[in-house]
Amino acid sequence: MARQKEFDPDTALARAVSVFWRKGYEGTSMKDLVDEMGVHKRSMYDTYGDKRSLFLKAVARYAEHEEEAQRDLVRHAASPLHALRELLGSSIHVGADQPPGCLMVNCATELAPHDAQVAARVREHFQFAERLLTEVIRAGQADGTMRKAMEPADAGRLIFNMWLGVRVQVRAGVAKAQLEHLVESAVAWVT
Amino acid sequence: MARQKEFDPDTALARAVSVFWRKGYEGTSMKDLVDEMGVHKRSMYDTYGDKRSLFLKAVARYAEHEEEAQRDLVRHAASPLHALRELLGSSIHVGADQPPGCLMVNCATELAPHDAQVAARVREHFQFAERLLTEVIRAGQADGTMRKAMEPADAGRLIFNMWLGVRVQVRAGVAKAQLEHLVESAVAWVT
DNA sequence: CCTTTTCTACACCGATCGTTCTCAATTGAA
DNA sequence: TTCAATTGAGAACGATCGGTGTAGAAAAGG
Repeated sequence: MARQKEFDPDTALARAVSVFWRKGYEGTSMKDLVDEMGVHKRSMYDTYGDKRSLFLKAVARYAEHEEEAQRDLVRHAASPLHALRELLGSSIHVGADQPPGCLMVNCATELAPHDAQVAARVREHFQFAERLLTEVIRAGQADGTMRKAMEPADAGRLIFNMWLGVRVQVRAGVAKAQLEHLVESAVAWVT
Repeated sequence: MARQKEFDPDTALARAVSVFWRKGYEGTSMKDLVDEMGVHKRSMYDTYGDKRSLFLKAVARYAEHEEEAQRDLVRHAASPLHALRELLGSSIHVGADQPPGCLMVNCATELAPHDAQVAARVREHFQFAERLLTEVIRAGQADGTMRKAMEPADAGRLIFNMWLGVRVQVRAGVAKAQLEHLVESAVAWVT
């Protein structure tokens, strides 16, 4: 039929995620995307549509990957307690290649109030993490490593809410040691 | 000397706060500001400097007012427990005139990673609230209404972190009732 | 080979960006 | 009253914004 693409759409989309994550939606120009994705402007419009469409695809990719990573982390954790610690810690100990904070939290603060579609995806992502944490705590209570002073659902909501706070503080540049201590306090509270 | 201003610089600055709070820094154009502040473009540059300078002044005004309001709220609260509840609740129960969420949290996610000046002010504001909460908890432990299971400083950090989470969720459009329940769980935990 | 499709490259679109300039009107101090 | 200063209204600046139109190169199927 015809010529094939000279770039991998998913790899390029991963680069777009990184750009939006660092600079935000309004702070990112199409030129920024072209430069960092290594894809020609015309090919971008042909492949992803306009800026907003590309952003939504980037957000979807981020959310899916993040949710899968969280699920895997819990699955392979040595125990519910380890899972809890590692989930919260994953927002603090990020590689130098990864921007600080969380793209979904950035979406919540920048776009959610005036973009229903983004807001809905953000809340879906939040609910996913909340439920995952609830399950982890339920398992921890079952194996006796966590206190049963609170309903798993309530504790899950509380811990998830703290996780959001951690992501904000990471983005704000608060010292890692301080946040590690914070996470330890949170973990100590459920045990 | 000369003619006097026909607008109140502080009132106009308060309007600028509202605009930046709703739309973010990059999402706000000078036209937006002119329209909503009711001040001529030329007068804006003469009075506040360029966009970034105006933004910094707006952030400073917001932070100062917010900190004063929090201090007053604690001062006039019926008890440390009431103070705690009202502080967290103040992020949930906002008037229709006030944008959802918190300008400083928005600053943290949008600008802090690449604007050291903003980041510093954000962390200062965060520390203020953290210390205020610590004092409230210390007082609550002293009068016997709060458990002494944790150091006031640690509990303060934990509660403050949850407060950040609440502000993110408010911005994301999570239902008020859910957040009220969350705050009640947090309060119940320290008592 | 030829045809057909889709790629990349690049110029170009009108609109808007932040910012500055001009200019007349207005005001308070000398 | 005269002068100096600063206001508000609006035009205009170059740069960049998001988005397209055009054209030729490249690659697959026949």
